[in-house]
Amino acid sequence: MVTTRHQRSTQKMLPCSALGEVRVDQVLRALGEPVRLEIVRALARAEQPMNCGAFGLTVSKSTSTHHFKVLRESGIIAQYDEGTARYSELRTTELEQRFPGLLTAVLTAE
Amino acid sequence: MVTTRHQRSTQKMLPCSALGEVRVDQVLRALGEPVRLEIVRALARAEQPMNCGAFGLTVSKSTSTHHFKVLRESGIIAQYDEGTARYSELRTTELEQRFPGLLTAVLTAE
DNA sequence: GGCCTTGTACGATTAATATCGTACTAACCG
DNA sequence: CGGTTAGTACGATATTAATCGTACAAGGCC
Repeated sequence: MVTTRHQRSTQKMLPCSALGEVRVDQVLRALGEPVRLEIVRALARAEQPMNCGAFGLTVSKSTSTHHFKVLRESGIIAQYDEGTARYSELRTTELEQRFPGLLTAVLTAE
Repeated sequence: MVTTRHQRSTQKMLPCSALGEVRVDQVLRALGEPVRLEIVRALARAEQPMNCGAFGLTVSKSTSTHHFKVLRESGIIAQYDEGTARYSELRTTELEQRFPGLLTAVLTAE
């Protein structure tokens, strides 16, 4: 069974932007970068949280960290720590509520 | 009656990217810039071609030219010349075909 | 022709972003 | 404790992108 966000609330959730404060151009900018789009697509395929190392990105660790941070600050993903790993998940529901159809359209594309 | 694209085909259409060759991240990047998003929104509201001067942009002429070029090269707008004016229009249909729901979602946002 | 309008082209500058390496922290395992 | 794992933080660099000013081109008008 997949752990839900609520169950994790006692754990180390990292601060992520309230989606109400995020503008759409910020989200588009965040998604308009190949590495970050790859991350988002992988999360969508997985349908469950993934730890940062599991993406098989071809960039350095520090560059990965940077991209995850951009995604988190633009409200696209949430992250929490578990042991030495940091897990990321798509904020699918919140995104859909704030920008209806956007994530679906981006994931559908091509 | 609104002039269609076909009727203008004998005029000076500028080369714009074939949408088949445009990747979604390029489109997202193009839309993720406030001035360009403003242009796209104005075109959507107008529902007809607008000349570049009609947008009331607060940037210089050369900067405008740059942004229109980015939008054109990413397949989002088409442009044609008429007299001394250059008109832009959204490639609504082609965009919808290539990236279903994307433009609508972006225009709906907020 | 001269002049205004509309917009481009080019080059320079500045600002933003992507990238990396190194040093570091925290959790776990022996 | 020391070593390993997973990832961050910081500082540097390199690349990309936004911005502008000036010079230019083409159409329309007198």
